[in-house]
Formats: sequence, structure tokens, C-alpha cells
Amino acid sequence: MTHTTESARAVTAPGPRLTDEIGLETALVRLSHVVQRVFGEVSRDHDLTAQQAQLLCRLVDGPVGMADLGRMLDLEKSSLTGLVDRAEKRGLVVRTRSNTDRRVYQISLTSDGLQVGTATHDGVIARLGELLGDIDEPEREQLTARITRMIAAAEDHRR
Amino acid sequence: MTHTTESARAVTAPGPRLTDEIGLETALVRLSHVVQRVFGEVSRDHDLTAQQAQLLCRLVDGPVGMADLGRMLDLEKSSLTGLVDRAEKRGLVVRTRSNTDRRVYQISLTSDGLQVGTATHDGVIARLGELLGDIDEPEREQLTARITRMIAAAEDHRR
DNA sequence: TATTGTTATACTCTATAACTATA
DNA sequence: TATAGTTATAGAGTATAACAATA
Repeated sequence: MTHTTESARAVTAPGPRLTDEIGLETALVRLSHVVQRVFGEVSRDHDLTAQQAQLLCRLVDGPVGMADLGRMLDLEKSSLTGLVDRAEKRGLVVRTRSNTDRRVYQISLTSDGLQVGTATHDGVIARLGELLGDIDEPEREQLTARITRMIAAAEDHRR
Repeated sequence: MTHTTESARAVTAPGPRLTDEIGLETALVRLSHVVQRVFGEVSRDHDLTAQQAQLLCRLVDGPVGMADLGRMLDLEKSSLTGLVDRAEKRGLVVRTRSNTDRRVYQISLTSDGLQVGTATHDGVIARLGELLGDIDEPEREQLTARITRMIAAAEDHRR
């Protein structure tokens, strides 16, 4: 370590390019960005941020407590408090005290929240369908299976 | 429309659950979140935000001007200014005036930026590889091809 | 003591609008 | 005029730490 102070100089990459002949893992990263972008655009069309849309989608199956919601969305509880605050202020969700455990708040959709949430969800599905183009049923099923396995692996793997 | 004012009431979903027997499109959304989480965790291991890591990865192939970088990262120019500001303050990148067009700044990696950028990149690839498990070569290639087509479709489709 | 949730605080990220400088 | 980039401003999203209430 003879030159730790010269780090503010420009440097050019020596190794192989990241972008040539992209591998599957790199493709997955790119795809993830594409999906995020679609999600963001459709959300915006419905006057939502991507995170708000995400929140609404998680509530479509029924009310969820803050703690569970935080686990679903992978958010710290204080972050979720803010997200729910803003969504509530916009009339998309409501907090209701649980009867059985008076510490917990059940978060539910308002009719507005349900409407805009499902609209966003459907819009995202439609756009992704377009990106998939015409993919035959066997490949569709194989792909779904592979992705499902990856998601399950991530769930196990979860730190 | 006789009751537009009662939107602040909780509502339960009537339709089919979003989570039962998930389709390919939904699986893609979930996968996207998994990839984002992996990206964020690995970035954090290297003391970067996901966006900073993304920035560094885009610079590994060599210097890029702000405008091109903005297009690559899908960011408004002012957003990019801030991102680059913070990265520069942290000694990860440098701004250099172009000689040919004196309006443009070329953004390049410092040796620090290159090191931590490639480390993050490699870490992400490794973690995604784990999630893929043992996938045989034909399926790997088919998957890569499918995803590549989707990315290309998104590129065309781009508003 | 452990869990649920909020508040206080500090950053990062992002966009819109107005601006400067160069082409 | 058009393009490259910055500044000013405002809001959303996030985490950490400290706190209150309930279990």
C-alpha cells in the first residue's frame, strides 16, 4: 500500500466489458430494471409512486398489520409508518385498531385505494404481457416454474 | 355516483386473490423485487446505495457524459447531478471536461470506484447464481434469450 | 421482557423549473 | 435555437435511535 492518497484519479477498466455477451445473471439485473421502470410508469399514470402502488397491491387480499406489512415490503417499521401516513393522507388506506391485540393497527384499502390499486396491478400485468410477446404455453410454464424456484430460494436464503 | 364522499372507509377485495397460483407476469414482478433486494444488500455490504452501485457499474466500460448516463440510468439530469455529486464527494468518480465539446463532463471511475464497483457487481452476480441453483446449460441459454428479447422489446416500446 | 407502532432526525433519491454556458 | 449541465426547491423514501403502550 504505497499510494492510498491517489484515489481521486480517473481509471479505465482493464478486464472484460460488463456488457459484451451478457450472461443470465446480468440479464436478470437488466430485466429487474425494466420491470421496475414499467411498474413506476404505470403507477405514475395512476398518480401513485411505485412504493405506494406496491403497498396497495399487498393489501388487496385484505387488511394487514404494520409488522407483517413491513416484512412483506422489506421495510423498517418507521419507514412504513411514513409510507402509510402519506397513503392515508391521500385517502388510499385506513388504519384500524385491532380488537384482539390493541397494539396492532390493521391497514386496509379504501374503495379508492382498491380501485387504483387493482387498476395499477392490471396495468403492470398488461404491459409485462406485451414485453413477453407471444410465448408458447410450455415455455411460459417453464419460466414461471424457474422464477418461482428462485423466489423460494431467496425466501430461504433471507438473512 | 351517489356516494363519492365515503371513500375513507375500509373495503375488502371481492375478486380473485392476487397471490393464488401466480402467473408469469406476477412472478416477474416478484423476481424483480428479489433482484432489487439482492442488489441493495450487496451494495450496502460495500457501503454503497443501490443507485451508487448502479452508477459505478455503468462506468466500468469507460467514461460517459452526463447526458448519456442519464439515459442509461433513466434519470433526469438534475437527479443525476446530485447522484454524481455525492459519488464524487465520496471519491468514487471524477468529473472531467471534454476537450471536443466544452459543455460536456466525462464521468469516470476513480481506482476506489472501480474496485468497489466491480466488487459489488461480482457480488450481485454470485448471489443471483446461488438463487438460480443448478440450472442446465440449455435452460440457461433459453432463459437468457427470452430475457434478452424482453429487454429489447422494452427498449423499442420506450415512450 | 418482548412486541407494535410512532416520533425525531438525517440522508439519499427524484422531479420540475429556472438558469448558465457552449454549440 | 438547441444541448449539456447546474442550482433551487420540494417532496418521497429510507434507516437509526429513542420512545410509549400493550402483551
